[in-house]
Amino acid sequence: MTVRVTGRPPGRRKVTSRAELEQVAFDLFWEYGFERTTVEDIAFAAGIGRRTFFRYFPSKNDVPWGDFDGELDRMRRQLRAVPAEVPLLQALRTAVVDFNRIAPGQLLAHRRRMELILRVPALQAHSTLRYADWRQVVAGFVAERTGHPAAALFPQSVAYALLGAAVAAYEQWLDGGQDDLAELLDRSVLALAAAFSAA
Amino acid sequence: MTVRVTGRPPGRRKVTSRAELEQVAFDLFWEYGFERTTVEDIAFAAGIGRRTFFRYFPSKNDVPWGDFDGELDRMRRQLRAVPAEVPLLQALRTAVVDFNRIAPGQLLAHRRRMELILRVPALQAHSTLRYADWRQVVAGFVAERTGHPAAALFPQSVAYALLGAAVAAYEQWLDGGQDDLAELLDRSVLALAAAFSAA
DNA sequence: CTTAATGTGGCACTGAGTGCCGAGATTAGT
DNA sequence: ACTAATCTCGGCACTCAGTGCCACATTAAG
Repeated sequence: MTVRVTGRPPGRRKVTSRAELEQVAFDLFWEYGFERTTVEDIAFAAGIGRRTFFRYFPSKNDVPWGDFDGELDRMRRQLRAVPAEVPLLQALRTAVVDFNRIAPGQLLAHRRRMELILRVPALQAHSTLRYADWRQVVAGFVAERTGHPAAALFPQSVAYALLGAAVAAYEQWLDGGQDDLAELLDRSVLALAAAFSAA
Repeated sequence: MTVRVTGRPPGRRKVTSRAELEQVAFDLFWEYGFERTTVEDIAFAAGIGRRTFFRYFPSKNDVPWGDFDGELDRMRRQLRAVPAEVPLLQALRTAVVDFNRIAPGQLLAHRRRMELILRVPALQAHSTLRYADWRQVVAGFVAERTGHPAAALFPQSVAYALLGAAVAAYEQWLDGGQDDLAELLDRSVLALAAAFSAA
């Protein structure tokens, strides 16, 4: 077996990238709305064939998600780095807040992205499928901490609840009453603590 | 203006009902799977036109939901009937458990229904849209109790979390390790209490 | 019988997503 | 160079969900 050192792989080069395609699509979504932008519109604007679009994104619904899998990796690493002394709840609070820390320059883009994901019905529905992976990251961490299997009720329940808190916070953020996303996320998790502590 | 006392409205009678159509569809889903059953298949099996199917259900995804809106009304009434002395958390626990109390004769049907809703990706995605109403019922109750607006962070966050707990419990139930749905639901809510109480 | 109200379902269309396949592009090896 | 191997591209044709339009059927009431 030959080891490839520097070389690019053989074969025709990709004609575009997910990021570029995403940018083109976002512009169209912003101008005409998600529903009224067809895949053909996006492909045409990007100068590729409709068929090729589906080689970059499995569906139109996946466009707003950017490199979500990469973000999940980041979150996994961050969670692994949390010292064992940190209590579970605090670790989760920090994780949610950190995961959603956005560079100031990308705030507007992120807001638009989340507006699509959480407000367009088709995308709102689709989000459940993408967020499943997020939940599994959280459930895995909780499982590690508590000794439960990741698929057990406790980790799953906590993961679902935490996701819920995060989404609720995002919706407030999008509604515009409060600009500080990090604070909203934190308050949302603390709201659960308040509501569910009187066992 | 004439008051209609007993009479049926004029016009052609409906040729079937949601319930009957649902039954026909369920049989097909069970035999061939949800994805491989087309709307045309259902319509044909029910002896109606494809176009007519969409007068009974807004989408194929809505078939498994039965009379969910009616169920929500029931839940609303139950929550309204909860005495003010009952603490919030306990009221929510009871509400979730009661809402999902199924007559023994319909257990199998309910299981299959939930298997569809929670395991078929398209339906899992769609569930987010249907469960939004459920969340609003819960949020409304929490808002009433706490004096927050229903759209505020606290009620929304609690509603999201409670839904999450319920879904997590259902997944365990479907996985089959534990048959007692009510107990799973209760334990799931208590899991949140345990995880989020260490504020 | 006429009228008004209501349900039915065929037709044609849009748009997402997919399998197939030939054509284009690029690298490594001779 | 030439060739083989390896990718990517994108057209074509197809399936299926969902929708607007519209003619037609059915029924209660005057």
